[in-house]
Parts: sequence; structure tokens; C-alpha cells
Amino acid sequence: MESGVIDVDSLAGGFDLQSTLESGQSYLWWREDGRDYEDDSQYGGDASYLTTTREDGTPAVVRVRQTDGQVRWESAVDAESAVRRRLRLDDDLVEIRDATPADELLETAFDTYRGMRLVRDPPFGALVSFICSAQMHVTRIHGMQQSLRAAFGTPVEFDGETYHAYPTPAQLADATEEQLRDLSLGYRAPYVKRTAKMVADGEADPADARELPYEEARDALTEFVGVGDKVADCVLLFSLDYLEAVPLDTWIRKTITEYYPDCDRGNYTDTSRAIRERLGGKYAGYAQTYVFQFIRNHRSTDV
DNA sequence: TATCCAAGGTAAGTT
DNA sequence: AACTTACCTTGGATA
Repeated sequence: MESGVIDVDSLAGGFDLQSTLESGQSYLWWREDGRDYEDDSQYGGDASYLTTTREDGTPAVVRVRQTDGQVRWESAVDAESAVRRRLRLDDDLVEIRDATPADELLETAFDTYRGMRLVRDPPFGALVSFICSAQMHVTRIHGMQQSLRAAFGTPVEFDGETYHAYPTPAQLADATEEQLRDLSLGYRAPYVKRTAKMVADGEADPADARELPYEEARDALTEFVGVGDKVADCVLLFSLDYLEAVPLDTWIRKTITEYYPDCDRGNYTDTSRAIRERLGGKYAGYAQTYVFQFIRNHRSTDV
């Protein structure tokens, strides 16, 4: 077992592991205590989270926990760089906030979730998990990914337990639609299978979008089955380093209606451009994630 | 208890 | 290009 500690004070703008991983950005981590996200009962804010990586081709489990101003990781391999990469620990949150307009909603959201960072998911896992996200509750999207791991992922031993790596494109391409529907994927089942086959066959690779300008990259990703503009934006923002991407989901649309009504231009492309500009451009996706988390967590009393 | 409805939308068919 | 409609499943809201 290898391990390492990262001092939160060394990270510009701080770090909050819980809000980073439980804000609906990534469905590729899970809590070691088995408790669902959004279940705050008996929780002190220092839960351990697990995920899997493939640093040298073979999958390994990584455990991360935040306590007393420190982020501690443990794994069978040296996971220091993987942790920094996956949790975007090198992002400068001070610079990002400075580049964000100081309207009341954004100020409140940034204050409420200080230290929340974007994630950087592996491209294929991000692609599949957001295909699964269509018209689906956050907790169930998360459950689906766990089901996919258990059913099709390669077993990995860690700390006396058996976990499963996220399935490879080939593993999901080999699944039958019926198997996927049995995991409650519903109409998303054929989307996942067909997209996985496209990647497994080398017909397309979501990571290739990285070489394109933002809007072209978004168009390129919609080539995958089950991927429209919104899911494409999620992959660009949460995996491919397009920090300006603003996924227009139901919550952001609600926010636009209430706070930025002039940004509603009737179609995705033009509304996207308008809200992206309003949220500061370069880091608009970061601002989007803070707003998403704030609005969604205040749905019963607010909105 | 039964029914309705929205959930981090997309694909396919019409106008 | 803009507008409709169908699509799986489920937990919580509503009657």
C-alpha cells in the first residue's frame, strides 16, 4: 500500500472534497461507507471516497479522504499525480473567481461552496455516465455506474475487498442491450452499447475532441449515440478541460429564466453563447458548476 | 392506495 | 431550421 498527503493550504483557493465529488459532476467515485450522496445523516464531512484508475494499464483502486486540512490518498500504486489530475488540485480557484462576474448569485454560490473544484474524469467513463444521465436523478445515475462496474468491470482487490474497475469500451460493447436494461438503464441501454462499440472499434474516441475549438469539439462529441449538446458539454467540462463549457440542463435553464432571462435565445447554441459570456467566458463552466450546486441544493426553499 | 410527474435529454419524424 | 413526440424507470408528490 502506498500513500501520500497533500496540504490543502498549498492549493490556491482551498479544497472541499465532499462538494467536489457530491455535486453531480462525476459519477465515477463512490463513498466507502456505502452511503448515498445527499444523505447527510451521521456524516462529519470526512468520508472516504474510492475510484479506480489505470495508471499503467492495469486498474487500481484509489482511496481519498480529507481531514484537518489535509488530503490523504492510498492505493496499491503511486496515485499522487492521478489524484491531482482527477480532482484538478492544480486549478487556481482564486484566479478563477477573479475572472468571474461578481453578481449576487455567483458571489453567494462561490462563498457557499468554497474549495469546490471541477473534476477531470477519464473520457470514456465521463461519456457513458453522462449518456446515462438523460432525464435521470443524480442518485440513480450514480447507482447505474456502480451497477455497470459490478456487472462488467474487471475485479480489483484493495484493502481486503474486491471492487470493480469502470468497464472498458470493449466490455460495454460486449454487453447485450437486455443486460443493460436489466440494470435499469431504460432507453439509454442501446445508446451505451452503440457508443461503447464505436469506441471499442476505433471508429471514434472522445479524447480526440481535445484538439478542436470548443464549439467544434461539442459537435464532434454528438457523433456518439445518446449524446446531444448537453451531454457533450458535460464531457467537455468534466473530462476534456473545456472550462468554458456550460451544459444547459434543467437547473441551469431554470437559473437562466430566473436570473439571466435575457440570455435565453431560444436555441441551444445561441443561449449557450449568451450565458457563457454572462458567466465570464473562459471559466464559465466553473461558475456554472457553483450555480448548479447552489440552485439544486436550495430547490425546496428557493426557486 | 392509485395516479401523476419530473428527473443534469436525445433521436427520429413533421412541418 | 424549428417544432413534436416517443422513450425506460423510479421515487416523491398529488388526489
